[in-house]
Amino acid sequence: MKLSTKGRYGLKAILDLALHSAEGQVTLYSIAERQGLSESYLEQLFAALKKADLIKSVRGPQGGYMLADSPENISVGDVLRALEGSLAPTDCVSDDRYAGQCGNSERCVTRSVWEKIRDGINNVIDNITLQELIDDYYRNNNTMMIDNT
Amino acid sequence: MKLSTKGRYGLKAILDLALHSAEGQVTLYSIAERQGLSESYLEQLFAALKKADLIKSVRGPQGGYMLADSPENISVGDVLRALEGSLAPTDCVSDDRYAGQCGNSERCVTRSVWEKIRDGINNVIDNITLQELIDDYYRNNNTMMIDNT
DNA sequence: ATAATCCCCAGTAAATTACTCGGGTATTAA
DNA sequence: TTAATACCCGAGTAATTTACTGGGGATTAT
Repeated sequence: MKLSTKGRYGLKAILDLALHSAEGQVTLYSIAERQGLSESYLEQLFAALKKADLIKSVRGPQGGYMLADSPENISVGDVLRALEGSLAPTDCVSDDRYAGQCGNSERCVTRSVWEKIRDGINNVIDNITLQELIDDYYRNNNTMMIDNT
Repeated sequence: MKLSTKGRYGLKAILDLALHSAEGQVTLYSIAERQGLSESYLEQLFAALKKADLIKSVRGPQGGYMLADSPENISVGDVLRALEGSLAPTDCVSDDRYAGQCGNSERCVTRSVWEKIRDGINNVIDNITLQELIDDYYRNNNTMMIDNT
């Protein structure tokens, strides 16, 4: 039940993007440098974020990435789901396409447990916006994670 | 962010145990048969449940397992943590010993996100008891999962 | 034209998962 | 006393997933 590096690095990276997007596009290279992440791995993550319409990109020199919407309209849930797929504890309560559904759909006792866990997680992550993380960052003079454990 | 088969099979199995423990011990063999699980794999799961003092065992013929306490005193959280370890989304907010702590302990922006997810999950699973699952089972004429997807 | 930048796909080493297997040891019915 | 039943325990392993790396191509400012 752990998030993968996709979710962890990806949230760090999009927050870094948000923090540096005041003056135009931000390059992957600069995000990778600041956050200590591999640029080529970030490419994969940003491809997923772009596919989910959370970021936009400009190609060519002076190009880079920017948020597709204002930070208060992007939730942590949007980001994590784009990177990790459905944050359900089992496939049988996942809303992903192609996730396995068990033959027992409606009358399974443990299924209701998994549904409650799923809803608990989504309730948390859908109610935190990037703007709130930005505010936290400035308010508490916070940093982001130093190491990538 | 998926539960492993340990958590999924284990919760099924201990619920089966609870449902059949009216008249004394329940053998692993019978649980494995009813739930379509491997007996030797179940041995591993029950070793973990026993180590966490959730079940007791009696050896020899007519032996088997029983709950260590009444079902209303055993939560889904107890079971899942015994089998999966801490249900935290990252090691940095896990309460497991030996889980990696990031150098940045207090001032990390994303860490607060992981803490909220962790607390959301635990709040759900600590407030569902085995007794409630037993009640669900009888009230709705429920079954357990047929297949083990 | 050149170089900076995003884009895309394929491959792969490491880690984790999901088991199986083979031998124990305790208990008890006969 | 013996044999059957069941829990106990640790090692091994195939399959899957994760966490990347690398190579080449498209786009565009200068």
